[in-house]
Amino acid sequence: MARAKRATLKSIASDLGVTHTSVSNAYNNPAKVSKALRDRIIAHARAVNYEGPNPAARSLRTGRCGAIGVLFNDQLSYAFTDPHDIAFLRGISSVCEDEGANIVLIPLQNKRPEQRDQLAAIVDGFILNAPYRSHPTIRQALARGLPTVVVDFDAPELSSVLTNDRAAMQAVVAHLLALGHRHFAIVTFPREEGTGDIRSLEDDFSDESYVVHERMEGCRDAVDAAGVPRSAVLVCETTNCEDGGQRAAAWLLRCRPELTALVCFSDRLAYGALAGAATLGRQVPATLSVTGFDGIDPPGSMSPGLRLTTVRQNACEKGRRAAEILLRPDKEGTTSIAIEAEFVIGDTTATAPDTGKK
Amino acid sequence: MARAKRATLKSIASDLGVTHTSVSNAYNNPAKVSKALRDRIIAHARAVNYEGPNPAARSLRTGRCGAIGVLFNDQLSYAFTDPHDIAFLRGISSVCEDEGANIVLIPLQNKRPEQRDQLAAIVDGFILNAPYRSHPTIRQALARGLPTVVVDFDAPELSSVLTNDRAAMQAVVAHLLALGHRHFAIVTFPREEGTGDIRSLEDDFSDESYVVHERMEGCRDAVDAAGVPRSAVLVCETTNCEDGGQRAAAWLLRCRPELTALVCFSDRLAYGALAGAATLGRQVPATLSVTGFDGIDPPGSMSPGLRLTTVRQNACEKGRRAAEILLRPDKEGTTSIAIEAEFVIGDTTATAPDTGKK
DNA sequence: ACGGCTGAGTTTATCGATAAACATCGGCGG
DNA sequence: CCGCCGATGTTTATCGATAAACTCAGCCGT
Repeated sequence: MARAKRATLKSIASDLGVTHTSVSNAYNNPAKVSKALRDRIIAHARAVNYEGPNPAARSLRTGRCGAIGVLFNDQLSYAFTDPHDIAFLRGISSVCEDEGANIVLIPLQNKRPEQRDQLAAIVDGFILNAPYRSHPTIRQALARGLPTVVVDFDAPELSSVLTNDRAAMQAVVAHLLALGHRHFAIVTFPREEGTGDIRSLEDDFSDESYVVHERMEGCRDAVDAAGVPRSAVLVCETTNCEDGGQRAAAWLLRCRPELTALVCFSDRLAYGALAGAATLGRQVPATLSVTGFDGIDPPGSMSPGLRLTTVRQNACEKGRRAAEILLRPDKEGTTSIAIEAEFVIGDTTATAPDTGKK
Repeated sequence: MARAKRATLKSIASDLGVTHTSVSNAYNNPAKVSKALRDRIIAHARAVNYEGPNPAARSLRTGRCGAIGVLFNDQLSYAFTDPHDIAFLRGISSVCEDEGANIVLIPLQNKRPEQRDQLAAIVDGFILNAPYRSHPTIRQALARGLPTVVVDFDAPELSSVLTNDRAAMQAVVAHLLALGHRHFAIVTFPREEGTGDIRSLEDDFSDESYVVHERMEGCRDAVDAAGVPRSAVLVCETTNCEDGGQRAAAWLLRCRPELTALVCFSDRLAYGALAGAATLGRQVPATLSVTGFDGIDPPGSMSPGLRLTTVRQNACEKGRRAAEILLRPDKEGTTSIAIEAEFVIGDTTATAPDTGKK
C-alpha cells in the first residue's frame, strides 16, 4: 500500500483558501477564529483524515511535548520482573493518567562504546531511578538540562525522592544483633555486572549505587554501635532475583556453616535465600534468620502465610511523588521529598541458636 | 537558576566558524567531514555541554524518532497490576532494548468529551493491546497511518498477534462438560465500566472486546456441541482483579447454590473466585470447580502448591513478537502471527458432585 | 467626524535539525 | 596540459507547526 501523503496544516489551509495560522488556531486557539471558519476547518480536516497537528513539529516549536522520560538503573526487561520497579511505574502512571502525559521508557545503552547512540527521547523532563551519573545514557539525560527528579539518589542540585534506607537498615541489623546474632552475611545486588567476590563490611562501597551505599552505612551504624568488628560481617554480591538469592544463600551456608543470619538487600533476594536455606536443611527462623528489604508480596512459589522480616517501602508512592514533582511543580527550583520506610518484624528472624563458637 | 540558552548546531557552527551542516555531519555522517574538523567540533560540543542534535528537530526532519507507542485497553495504572500486561510489556521491552528503541506508554484519554486532547505521542509506530476501535485515543492512533500491530484483535488491514482464545476456551468448557458439570457460570471482565447484570450465553457479546467475544464463542462451541442450552450458562461481569473475582463468586454462589463450576476469563478472577468460594465453605475441587485463563503465578496470598486449571498463554512472547514485527520488519505489508495458548488441567477441576437436581 | 478598540485573519519569523545540490581544490591519468 | 574525480565544505530548501506583529473592517462614545 503506497502510503498517501498526509495532510498538514498547510494543505488544509490551501484546500480551504485560508492561511495555515487559522487552521492552527482552530485547534489550539479557538477564540481567535470565528465559529463558522473553525467548523469548516474541523470538518474538512476530518474528511482528509487529519487528526491534529504533527506532534514532532509542535514540540519543536513549543519546546514541550507532553511526555516524561523514565530511566532505570537496570535493564528495562529486568524492571518488568521486579515488583518494586513495577509498583514504582504504577505510581508514575497514575499521575500521568491524570495529567494526560505520556511515559517514555528509555532503555540504557549497553552497546559497545564506539557505537553509542544519542539519547533520542523527546521528553519534557526525566525521572531517574537510582541512577549512576557515569552511565552514558544518564549523562546525556542530565546534559539536556530538563527538569529532572532523581529517586534514591543524592543530587543536591536536582529534585529528589529519597527513602531513609540507612536508618531502616540500621534497624534491621540492630534487631539481629539484639537477637544475639554475631555471624551473619549481607547479600547485596551488584552495581552492574557483579564481581562475585566475598567482601566484608570493612570494604569500600562508595562505588556502589546510592541505595547500596546507604544500606551498607546503616549496617555499619548498627555493628559499630554494638562493638562488632566490621570485618566479621561478610558481604556477598549476586543478581537481584530469587535465583540469585538462592544461589548466594546456598553457597554462603555451605562455605560458612557458622552463619546464623542473612541480611538481604531486597525481598527477592530474601525469598530466594529462604529457598536456598531449605535445600541445605536449615530451618528458618530456628537455625537461620533471614531479612529482606522492600515489603513486596512473596512470589507464588512461597507459602502464603509467611511474613518476612523486612523494611517496607512504598514504591508506588515514590513513583507518584516523583511524577508529581515533575508534572505539578508547585514552585520554582528543586523539591526534595523523604519517604519513610518502615521496619517490620516478621516470622523469619529469631534468637540466634548457640553455634558453640566464640 | 536561570536556564541558560542551550547550544544548537548553529551556535556551535558559528563558534567554530564552520557551517551547521558540517556540525550535523560530524554527528551523523562522519565520512563527510575530515577527522580534524570532526574532532574540533566534538570537543567544542562537549565544552558547551552539547549532547547531540535536538531529537524533536531531528524527528521532524527525518520523520523517525526511535520510539514505539504502546496503548492498553485499560488504564495504565491497571496494567501495572496485571501480571499478563506486565509480561506483555516485558516482551516488548526486551526487543526495544536490543534495537535501542524507546517505549512510549500512552494513557487512554478518559476526560469528558469536550476537553479531549490530541494524541501527543511522537512515535514511529504503535502496538495496540486489545484495542477498541471506537475509543478516541485508538482512533487518533490509527489515523496517524503509522505502522501498527494489534494484539488480540482482529483487523485484517493491520499486522497482528493473535491467540487462539476460542479454541482454548472451547477446550476448557468441554473439559467441564466431560466432568459432568451442567450448572456453571462464566465470570468475565467488562468492556469499560461493567453493567453488573447477570446474562447468559444466549446474549449478544459482539460489543465486548475481541478477547471476550472470542472466548464466549469458544464456550458456545462447547455447550452447543454437548447439547446444553446456552440459556443455562450464566454470564457475570466484574472488574478484572482478585477482588472482583471474589465478589462475583460469592454473589453467584449465594444466588445460585446449584452452580458446580465457575469459568473465569482470567486467572486473577479465578484466584479471587477461589477465595470467594472458600468464604462460603465450598471445597475446590470437591464441590466446586474453577478455571482461569492466562497461566500466571498465583498471588502471594494463595497456597503455593495450587495448580489452577487454566489456559496458559505466553504474554511475554506476544509482546516480543509484536515489537519484532514493528522494529524488524522482514518484508513490506502486514504480518500476522498466531500464538498457541495451551489448556492445562490443574487441581481446581473435578467430577461434578451430584447436585440432586435435573 | 475622529480616535480607539475589538474581532477575525494574514504575514512573517522561527524552532533545530537533515538532505540535496553545488563549489572548491589538489591529484592524477592520458 | 586538460579534464575528471574524490574529499571536504557550503548553500539553500524543507520538515510542520506556533508566535508575534500587523492589517483591516466595523462599531462605539463623544
